[in-house]
Amino acid sequence: MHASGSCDQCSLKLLCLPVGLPENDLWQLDEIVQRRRPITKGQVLFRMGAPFASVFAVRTGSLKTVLLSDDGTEQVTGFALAGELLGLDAINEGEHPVSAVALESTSVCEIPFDKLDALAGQLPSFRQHFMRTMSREIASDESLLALLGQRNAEQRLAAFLLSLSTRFRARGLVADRFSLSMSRADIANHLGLTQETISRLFTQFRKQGLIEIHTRDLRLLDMDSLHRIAGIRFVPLSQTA
Amino acid sequence: MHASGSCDQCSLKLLCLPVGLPENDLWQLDEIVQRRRPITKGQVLFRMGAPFASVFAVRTGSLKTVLLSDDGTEQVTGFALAGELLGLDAINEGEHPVSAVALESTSVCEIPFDKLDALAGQLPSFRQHFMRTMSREIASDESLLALLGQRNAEQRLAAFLLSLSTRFRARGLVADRFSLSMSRADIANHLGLTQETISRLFTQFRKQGLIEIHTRDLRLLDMDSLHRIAGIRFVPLSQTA
DNA sequence: CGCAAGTTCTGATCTGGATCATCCCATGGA
DNA sequence: TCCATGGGATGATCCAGATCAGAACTTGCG
Repeated sequence: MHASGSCDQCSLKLLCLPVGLPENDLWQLDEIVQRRRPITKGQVLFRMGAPFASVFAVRTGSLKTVLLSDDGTEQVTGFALAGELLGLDAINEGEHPVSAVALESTSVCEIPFDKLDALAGQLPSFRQHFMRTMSREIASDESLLALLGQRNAEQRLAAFLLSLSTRFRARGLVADRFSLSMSRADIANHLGLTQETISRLFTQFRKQGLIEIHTRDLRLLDMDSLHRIAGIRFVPLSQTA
Repeated sequence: MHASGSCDQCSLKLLCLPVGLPENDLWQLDEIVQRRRPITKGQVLFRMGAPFASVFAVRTGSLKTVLLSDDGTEQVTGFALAGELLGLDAINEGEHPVSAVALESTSVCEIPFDKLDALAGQLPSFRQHFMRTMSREIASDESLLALLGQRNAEQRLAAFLLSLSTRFRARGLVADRFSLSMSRADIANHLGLTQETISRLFTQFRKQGLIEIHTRDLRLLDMDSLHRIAGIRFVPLSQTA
């Protein structure tokens, strides 16, 4: 417990669960948060079907969440960046409906759900923040649904890149230059496309002068055009109201 | 207020918010629920962008939720049947990210969110039920994402029909015979297809002896085959753990 | 009842992105 | 340093479902 750092010292306290807490109640969250040793690329944080007991907050690194169907097809339902919560979809059934896989070296905080719930009972502002977080996840999924239901490949990728950009900015990082921790195949799967299509689109965007990309190092050169292509505002998961 | 019936008498109390409450606390929910006069087909319960103040529970009838993008394209993000909640996606932003439109004559209960939150503070079982409801919504959206991302037209429609079937059964109705309150266009949009494709698939399913359909009166004749076609278990929104 | 407007069905054609097939490149381990 | 391996790029072809165009129902209203 408290292996490294406290919520109070955490650089993510303005994005993560501490947002819901007044400064002088923060210790109560710290009390129940368990810091885990980092997991490496490809390792599974929790597996689909595993019993649910805790939600996780990403401290550093990133993960993908993957839903595996009966017939073996996979859907990457999302990517989790630092400050984001994982496992909110498991509260109802009591088991995880998706697996979470690290995309790079990643460390997480574990928050036992029964403790979290108890805290939600005591502290209205924490409860409200947690509900807002769940609500944001629903709204974000709806927006992704619209992306998959109505947009072509070009629009989907543009929207995805802009969404990542916004999420990085919310983390205090530059919005126009970042590294993709996920493969082309992961992006493709997430957007309901194939890796070939993603590859071709990156090439196309590069030729159009919209981006610069070397393997996974990405630079957005013309965000206005990307916005115009995307057509819709792809509400990013991490956007704070 | 209490214009008609109370939660205690409501036939949906085993599906809806009362699930979270012990019998002797039910009056507290009743106290805050407002029953509204019915709205007719095509009327809007709340409009995208409108300020959020209440969640709604469907008492009778059904609605679709529609996300309208900047460029005018629409995505039907879901359908709400009796006993289901609407507006959970609006808690975070404080305004509705989708519009809710009645598909037939529909009546709803309105639950002011501040009162709901206060009740969640007082009554752990209610709070937990509400969180499970939000969690189910997230898991259900993820499952729909997998449907749009990985499945062909035939599989999507089969999964959709089975999902409706399961939801009707949960309401104590027969699972193999029901009426579609939404148009072919609504179904198509929801599944990321066109109405022509839906129409053709209904014809195909009929010829294959899987269904019987007269306009909107549907009968599922071979649910096993439909399941085989769907390939995945399309977790229905209303499935109670 | 009878007409108009909306909804559903069906056919013909087209096309965006999947699929299949290589090839190339970056990375890391022996 | 070299090779092995997984990721990424690119070309050729194909096809599921979109689009376009009407015809046939169904519904509701004057």
